Amino acid sequence: MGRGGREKNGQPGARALDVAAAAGVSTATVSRAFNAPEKVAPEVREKVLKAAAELGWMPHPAGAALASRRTWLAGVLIPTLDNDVFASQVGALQTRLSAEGVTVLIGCSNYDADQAANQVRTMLARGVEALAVVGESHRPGLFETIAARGVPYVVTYSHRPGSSHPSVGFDNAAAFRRIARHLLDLGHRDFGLIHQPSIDNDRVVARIEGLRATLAEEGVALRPQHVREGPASIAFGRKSLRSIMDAPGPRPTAVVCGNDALAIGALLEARAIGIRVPEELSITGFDDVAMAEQTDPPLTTMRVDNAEIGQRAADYLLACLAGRQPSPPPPLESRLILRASTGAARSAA
Amino acid sequence: MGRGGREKNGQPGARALDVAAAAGVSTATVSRAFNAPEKVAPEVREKVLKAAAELGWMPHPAGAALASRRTWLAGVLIPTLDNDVFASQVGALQTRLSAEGVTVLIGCSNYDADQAANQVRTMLARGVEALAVVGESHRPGLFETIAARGVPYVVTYSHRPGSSHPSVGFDNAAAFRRIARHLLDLGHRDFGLIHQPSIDNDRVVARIEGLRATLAEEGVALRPQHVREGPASIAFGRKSLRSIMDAPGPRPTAVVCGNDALAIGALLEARAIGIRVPEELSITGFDDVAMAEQTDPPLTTMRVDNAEIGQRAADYLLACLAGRQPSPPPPLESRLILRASTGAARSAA
DNA sequence: TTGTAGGCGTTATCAG
DNA sequence: CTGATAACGCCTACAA
Repeated sequence: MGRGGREKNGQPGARALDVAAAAGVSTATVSRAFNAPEKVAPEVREKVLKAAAELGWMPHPAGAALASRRTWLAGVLIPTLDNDVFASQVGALQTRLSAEGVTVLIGCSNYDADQAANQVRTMLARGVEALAVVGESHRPGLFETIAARGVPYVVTYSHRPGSSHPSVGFDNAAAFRRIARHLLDLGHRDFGLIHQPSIDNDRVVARIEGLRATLAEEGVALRPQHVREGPASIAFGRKSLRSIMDAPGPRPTAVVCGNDALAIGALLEARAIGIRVPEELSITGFDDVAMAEQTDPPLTTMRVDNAEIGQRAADYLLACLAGRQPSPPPPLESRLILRASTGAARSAA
Repeated sequence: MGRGGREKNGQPGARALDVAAAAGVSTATVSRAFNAPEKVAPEVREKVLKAAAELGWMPHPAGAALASRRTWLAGVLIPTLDNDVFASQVGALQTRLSAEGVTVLIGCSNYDADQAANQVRTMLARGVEALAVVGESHRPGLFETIAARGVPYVVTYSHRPGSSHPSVGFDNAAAFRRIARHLLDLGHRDFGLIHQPSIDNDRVVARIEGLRATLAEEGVALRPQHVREGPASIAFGRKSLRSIMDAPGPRPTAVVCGNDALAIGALLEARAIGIRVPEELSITGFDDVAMAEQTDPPLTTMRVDNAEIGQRAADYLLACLAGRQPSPPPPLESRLILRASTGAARSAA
């Protein structure tokens, strides 16, 4: 309510028919002037455009969608906007898609699988013609529902070798194997781990597995008392580091963190309780946020080009929409950014 | 292309008519079962819902929009998603609106007035029924265009007393007057200022004016050599602090920053070049990001409840959509968060 | 409470 | 290159 149709001074109620009348042509020509300019004589097009401008007319998307069976809508499902990682991805995706006339619907799951399913349902109901979804651990049937509608989709952020879904992202397990290898090479044998909630989060699960697997290759295992799972915040990083260092038994010489916020918290707490980094303790993060190179010592972390992910996802979906059957792009590389928060393990213990 | 209509195994092509047939009712009843359940006998509704589920049918939004003249679409225009401040606002707005069945279109201007105008045009063309716009310094005619379409709107984030637009936000000038007063009370008389680009950004302009005005009340002015304008990054904060302290003439004893990133950069640089905070130099930020209480010393800054802004904006727009003529909500308060990065000015110089 | 019928604004087809 | 006309899928008076 509150709006209405062709009321008021007349402006917002113009239809193609009105423009056609004003320009002295048919509605078909009006439509062509906007959607297939090359099929209309230049001077006629001019007239139509002028008439449309004067009447303030633009094609009504509902009418257009109905007749053309195209909505020019795409959707992207992310865990949350409150995170640079996803914000960058969405930004790049949106930029690319809107350049092609596709409007992007953004849905946030708040890291909840049910909300994710609902968001996808809503977007489908809205008529999205393509979908980008972060991660692949979703309610069973989610991807089937999407595919059943004939909507092309792509999984973003993570790229699991062997996954049956087209994906644009990096191998989370490999990224953490890389971190583990780095620390093992420095001589570390006692590890701690502080990570974000792993439920419904395949990225986190993959990372942990990558870490464990690589440590196992050297006969090293994570002691349960050195593992903490909780909110991806600086505060939780602090709290966790303290409790890990207070745990009975030998202290870890390296603590791996699920992201930079946790690592920054750990770094701050280490300083606060007088543990020297990296001499006594190595700490690693993930994401390479702006703050990571400003900490003292600067943080060793992994960098992922999130804008690139968004861009490639958009390109892939655009290709699908164009009727091509693009081969899913290869995984991106995550890069280990070596800084001063990691160093050789203290010899012996 | 790539989709098509009622092809395939039949699923995605179901229409209201098919559901009606399957349920043994008319399309009118199918429509009512979805949009006005109370007007349909419970058992009939059941039948319809079951038939719809079996056919995988949902009302096609284009058809619905066309017939009902309602799109259930709202838009929000923000400078960028790469910023917690706006991400929080949008998140809250979206949560609130989608609870009422309204889908939110998000447009980013990238701090560019032309892009902003384009985004608004696009959203209007898409049929948004309400609009939230960050800030009020936009291309002339932008708000008129919106109003001419009969679309209710609200300006968010900033609330300028005397503005002709309904707005949900806080008084940016007042917020910086508060900061200025705080520092003046501590005895400071020599100020520096590091701020983000002010072009097309009324929030920043208002803050600077608030600062200047309050300083002027005490006969204090900002020296040009102590003012820096540039990207809102930690790096620019560092660079700026150094060059301000290197400038000829008396050094400022307090540096006001346009946001926390700049302030954190300034803090880090001060430490790096051996200037003690707050003994020799006071530094203030804006936003109260998570990192602000973790710096050494913790940062004095201003806090704004961005989620609250998003929520109130949504409520206001919802009220407009419901046909009520809500009075624009009162401004929110920004809160000075006193921490250890500000202290008494060194006596004398 | 339910069915009938007309129209929402545009695009696509097919002549001309 | 342009015009007439039939969809597109749904909602909503209005009538029953």
